[in-house]
Amino acid sequence: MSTIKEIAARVGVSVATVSRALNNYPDVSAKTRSRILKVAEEMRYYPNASAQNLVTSKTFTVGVFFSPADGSGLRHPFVGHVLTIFSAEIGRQGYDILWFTNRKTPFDHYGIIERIQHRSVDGLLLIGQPEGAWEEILSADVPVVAIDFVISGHRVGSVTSDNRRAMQDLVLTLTEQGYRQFAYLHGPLAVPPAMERLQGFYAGMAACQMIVHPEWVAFADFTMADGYAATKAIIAGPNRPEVICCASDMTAIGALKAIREAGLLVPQDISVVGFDDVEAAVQVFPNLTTVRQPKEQMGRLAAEVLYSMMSAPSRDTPHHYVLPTELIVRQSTRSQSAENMSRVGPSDPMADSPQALKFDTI
Amino acid sequence: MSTIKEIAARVGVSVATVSRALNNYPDVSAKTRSRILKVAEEMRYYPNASAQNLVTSKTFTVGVFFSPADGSGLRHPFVGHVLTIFSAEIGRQGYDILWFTNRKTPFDHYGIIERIQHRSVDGLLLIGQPEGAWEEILSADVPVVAIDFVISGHRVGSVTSDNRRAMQDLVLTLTEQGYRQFAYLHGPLAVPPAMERLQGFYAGMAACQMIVHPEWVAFADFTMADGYAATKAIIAGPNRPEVICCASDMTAIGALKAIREAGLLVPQDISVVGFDDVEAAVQVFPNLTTVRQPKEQMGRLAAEVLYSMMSAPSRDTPHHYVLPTELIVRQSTRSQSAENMSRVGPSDPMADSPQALKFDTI
DNA sequence: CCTCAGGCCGTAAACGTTTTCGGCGCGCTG
DNA sequence: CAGCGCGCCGAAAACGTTTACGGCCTGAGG
Repeated sequence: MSTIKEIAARVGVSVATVSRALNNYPDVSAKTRSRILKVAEEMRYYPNASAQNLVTSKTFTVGVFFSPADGSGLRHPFVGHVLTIFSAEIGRQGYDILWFTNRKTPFDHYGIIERIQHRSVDGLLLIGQPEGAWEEILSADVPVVAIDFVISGHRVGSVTSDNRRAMQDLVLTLTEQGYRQFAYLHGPLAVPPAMERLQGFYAGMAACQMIVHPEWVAFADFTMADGYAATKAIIAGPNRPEVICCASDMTAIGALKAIREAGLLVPQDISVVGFDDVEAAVQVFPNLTTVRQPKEQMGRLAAEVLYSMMSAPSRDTPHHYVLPTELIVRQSTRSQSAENMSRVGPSDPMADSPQALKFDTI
Repeated sequence: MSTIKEIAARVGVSVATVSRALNNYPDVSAKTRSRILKVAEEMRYYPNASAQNLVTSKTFTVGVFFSPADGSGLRHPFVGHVLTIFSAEIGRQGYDILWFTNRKTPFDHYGIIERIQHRSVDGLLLIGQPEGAWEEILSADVPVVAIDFVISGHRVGSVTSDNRRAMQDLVLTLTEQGYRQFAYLHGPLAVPPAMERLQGFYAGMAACQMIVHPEWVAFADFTMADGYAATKAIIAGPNRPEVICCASDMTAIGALKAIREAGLLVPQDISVVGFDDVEAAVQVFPNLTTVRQPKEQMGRLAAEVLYSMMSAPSRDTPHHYVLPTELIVRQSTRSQSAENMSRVGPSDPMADSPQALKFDTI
C-alpha cells in the first residue's frame, strides 16, 4: 500500500536513496539507512513486485503447467510428491510458483508461449505432461527443466528415471525368478515415461527371447480405475498371465482389486508389480512390489538445475540427469524359489500365436 | 518481446490507439484497428502483465498457500482433487494461480501478508492449512475464500462440508446398526475440519448416551502411516472397539492394514469408516464405508464466490456455503442386520472406566 | 455559410520501482 | 591554499502499459 515515495517524503530523502537503502547498496550512510529502514518498517512497506519486474525483468516466479487428465496431473501421487519437494527447494531460493490454469474456453486468444511471455516467468517446470507439442515451448526462450522426460535445447535441463532400463531389468529379474507369462499395462503413450517403460518391457522380453502376447499388453491411464478395468479384461480371457507389470502404482492397485474380485490370489495366482513406489504401495494388500523412483532426489535436482540456469542466464550448460531406480520387492510377487512355478514349462500355450510381437516391431 | 510502442511505430499511430485497439475500445476506426491487430499478430505481440498490473492494479492471479505437512498439503488426495477443479473453474475466468512456496529459511524478511501484498494477487484461496493465525490474513484486505473451514470478515467467503453434523450423524447411524464400542482417529486439531469432526463425534456419542473411551480416541495425521500406527496401538490393548471412525480416508486405509496384519477381519471383527471418499476408497479391500464430501461442488463453488468477490470489489456480501455430506456404506462396515452383533450387549465392559469422557469435557 | 456534434486519434501523465549520471561538500595531500 | 578524491545523495530516465484530456476533421442541420 505504501510506496517508496511516501517513505522518501517522510524521511526527507529522495526515492533513489530509499531504494538503495532497501536493497543494501553500499553508498548510503549508516544513519540515513537506519532511519529509512525504521520508517519502512513502521509504514509496513513492501515493494511492488510488478514495478520491480518492469525494470529488472525478473519475477522470481517459475511457471508450471498441469495436465487436466486425472492420471498425469496434480492428482497423481507421484506428481504431487515431487512437486512438493520441488516447491520447497525452489522456495528457499526466493521463488514462487505460477500454476498456469488450463484454459479450455475461448476466453483468451493466447497460446501457451504467449502466456509464458505474458507472465514473464523466470523459469519453467515441465512435469507429467501428455500434451505433446512441448517443442514449441523452447521458442519461448526461458530456462526449462523437465521432470520425467528429456527434451533438449538451449537452456533446457531434465531429470528423469532410467525408465527403459528399469523396466528391462524388471523383466530380466522376473524371468530369473521363473516368470514366463507377462502382461503389461502401459500408460498413455504420448507421455514419454510411459513410452520408455513400454520399450523397456519389449527390450527385456526380447533379451530373454520371450514372446509378448499382444492381448496382454493393454493401455491403462495412470489411474486405479483404468488399472482395474484393464486387468479385469485380461483375466477374463482364456489364458492368464503369471504376472502383470504396470507402468504406475496406481494402475497396479487397480489390478490388485480386479484380481481379488475374480477370486484369485496375489501372488499365488497372479503377481503384480507397479512403478513409482508411492506411499500407498505399502498400505494395500498385498504390499506392492514396485520399482521405486527417487522422488525426493528428482524434485531436488530439478530445482537445482533450474535455479542454476536462472541465476546464470547466459551460460549454456544444461544438465540432464537420468537417475537409477530400485526394485523394491514386497508381497505382490513370488519369492526367489521356483518350486511353486511348476505350471510354467517350456511349452508356451500361445507360442505360435501369429500376432506375437517382437520388440523391434514397435 | 515486442512492445506496444513498436507496433505503434510500425503502423504509424500512437501507442494510445494501439492500446485501444487491442482492448476493444469503441473509439478506433475499423480499418486502423484491423491494421493494428494484423501487425500485432505478425509481431507475435503479447502484453506485459507487470506493466498492465502496475497501472490497473489487477493481476488476474489468485494466491494459494499449502501446508508443508504431508497430511494436509498438496499430497492429500482431497486437496489435490478440489484444487484441480478449482483451477479449471477459475482458469476459465482468466486467472492463473500463484502457489506461494513456504519459506522456512531466513531468506526473506517478509511475512505472509507482506508476500501477498508484494505479489498483489487479486484473491486468495485457503485450503488444508493448519498453520493457524489466518486471522492476520484478513488484514491484507484481499478477497479470500476458504475451503474446509470458515473464517469471517470483510470480503471473506467459505465453502465447507457440514463436518460436525456428518460425524454426528455417522455415529447415530452406526449406533442404530448396533455398534457400541467406538474408536475415533482425529486429525491434527489445529485444522478446523479435524476439530469439527471430533466435536461431531463427541456430540453423537453424547446424543446416544454412550461412553467415549479415551484410550480409543487418538491422534492420527491425515496420512496412511499415522492411521496404521494409531490403530495398531489401539487393537493391541486389552479390549477392542467394534468400529474405528477416521477423520480421513487416508487414516482409514492405514487402519485397514493394521487390522489385517493383526489377523482380524474387516468388518467381521472390526469395522472401519473413513471420511472424504477419495478415489482409493473403492480400490482397497474391503471397500471403504465413508462419508463423502462433495469435492467437485466445493471446488466449483469456491471458484464462484471468489470470482464474484474479485469482480465486484466493493460489494460486501460474502457467501458461506456449508454443504451436506453423504454416507456411502460399502464393505468395511457391517450391514443393517444386528444378528451378528451378539457380542454387543447392554453391559459395557468399560462402562465404569473413570476416564470416560463426555462431550462437554472437550 | 456557420455551428455543432461526434468520430477518431495524439499527448502526456501515471503506476512503483531501479539505476545511471552527475553534483555537492568534506577531508586529505602536495 | 589549490586541487583532488571520495562518500553520500538527488534528478531523471526508463520499464510497458492504461487512460484522462483535448484537438482535429468531417458531416449534418440551421
